[in-house]
Amino acid sequence: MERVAMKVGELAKQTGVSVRTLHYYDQIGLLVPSDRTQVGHRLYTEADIVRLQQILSLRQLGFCLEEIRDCLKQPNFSPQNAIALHLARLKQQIELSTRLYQRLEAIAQQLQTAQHVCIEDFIATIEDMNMWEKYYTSEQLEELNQRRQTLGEDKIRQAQVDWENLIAQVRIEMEKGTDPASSAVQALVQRSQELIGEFTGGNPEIEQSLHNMYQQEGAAIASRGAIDSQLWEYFSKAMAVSKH
Amino acid sequence: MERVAMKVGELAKQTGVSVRTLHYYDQIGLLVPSDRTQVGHRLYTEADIVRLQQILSLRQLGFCLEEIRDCLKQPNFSPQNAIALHLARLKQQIELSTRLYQRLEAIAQQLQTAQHVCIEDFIATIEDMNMWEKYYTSEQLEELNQRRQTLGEDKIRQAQVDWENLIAQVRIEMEKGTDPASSAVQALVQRSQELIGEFTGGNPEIEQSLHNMYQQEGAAIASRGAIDSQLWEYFSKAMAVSKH
DNA sequence: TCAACTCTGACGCCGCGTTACTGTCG
DNA sequence: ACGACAGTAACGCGGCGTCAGAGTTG
Repeated sequence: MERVAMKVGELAKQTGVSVRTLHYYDQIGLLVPSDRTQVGHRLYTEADIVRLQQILSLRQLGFCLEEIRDCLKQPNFSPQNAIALHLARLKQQIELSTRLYQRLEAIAQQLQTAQHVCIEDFIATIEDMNMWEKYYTSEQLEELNQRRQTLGEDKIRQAQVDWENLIAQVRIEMEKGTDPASSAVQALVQRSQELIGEFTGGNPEIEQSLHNMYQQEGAAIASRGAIDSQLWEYFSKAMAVSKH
Repeated sequence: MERVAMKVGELAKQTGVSVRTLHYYDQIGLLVPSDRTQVGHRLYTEADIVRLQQILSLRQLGFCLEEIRDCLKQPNFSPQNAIALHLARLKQQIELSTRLYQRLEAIAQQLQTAQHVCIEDFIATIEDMNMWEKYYTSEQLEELNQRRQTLGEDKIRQAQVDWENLIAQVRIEMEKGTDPASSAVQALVQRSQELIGEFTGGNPEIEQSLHNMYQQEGAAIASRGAIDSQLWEYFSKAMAVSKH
């Protein structure tokens, strides 16, 4: 055990890092071997090995090499600041990734219910979610998701069909030129209120968010093209009468 | 609204991406403008804008540009595989980051209790945790953490002091040449069992893990230098007598 | 002499940011 | 003629992997 120094290859084998990495650490001044042979081969002493272990430990925690170098420069003060900073970054990254994951999961779920999925639908779904996240708080989205799950796929699909039927009927009345205040149209308004109530679950904040979305984005976008501006105008009149 | 095409700057303003990015997307063939002016200025049509929106949507989900290009190449089939793959990667990354976060948090906590923290201590703490994660399952670590929190800082510190005292007393007996089977030493063994029991919380699996750690790593490393091999041998004899 | 090591130097990755210099439009 | 645009070309980042070519060691 009187080995005083070792060359790169041996150190690489013992520690599991690559020779290239050791070269690189030398190059950037992170781990400069204490000695060289006469022809220039790197010789690492025990102290170097210790330092390498320290480097690997810090690297494992996700610090970048520059941070590690700075850490090891101060011999008697551990960088509590660096840790706090790193913690904050990690937290942020985790939150971001988690949100991404949830979104992707939701999208995957949505796409499973559909049969023919072209990219347009796919993108539309994404932009749809973007819009939703703009108007609903994460708690509200969570609540909506909860209700979705408790309701089940069939109910959801049924609700979608109901909506389509309702919109189709309104369109027919509009094209017939029926007065928005007529009892036929008012019945449809009544029906829409029921469907909306089913969606919001009676939560007035969610209803408010839904309202904001339609106001800001316009009905055409918010309804994914199901309601054009003309139809929206007609239906808005009918709703105004209803409120009055 | 008869604008048929726009130049880079305008598109950049409208979509919020940088001109450089648009150049880059052109360069790698991700978004090649449909037209150019006679002098070579890029002209983006409506279709290009749509494609850019799609690109941005997919990018938002964390796909790399090559994946996006592949996605947009298939017009009638959404890459469910890509989503699944991406989900898996994200999940893995989140798990990794979360573990890192927990580790860093624990380290920060440990360092707070100490007053003078040099890098050696810091690194030692890290390698300490590495060792622990090698021998304890995540559930066991969680359990230990739980008990730590319920006990509180003062109790923990008291336990550490107790251990130090105990070890010091054993060392004294060893140096005096006391028989390990003597009642004085046996009393210390008894006391150590109590302290271990306090640590393990009576969980035999945790006790087993602790045992494995001392066996595999050696007492000097497992105890962070508090117990050298000579002392460990002496104390082992005493424990053997006790079991018998 | 031959294989297995060592050295230095350079390019490649990903997604652009950032100059630097030249040309065009109004 | 001037300023705000447009173009291309190039380097830089981080942390190495991966050659290439030349020298050393046993």
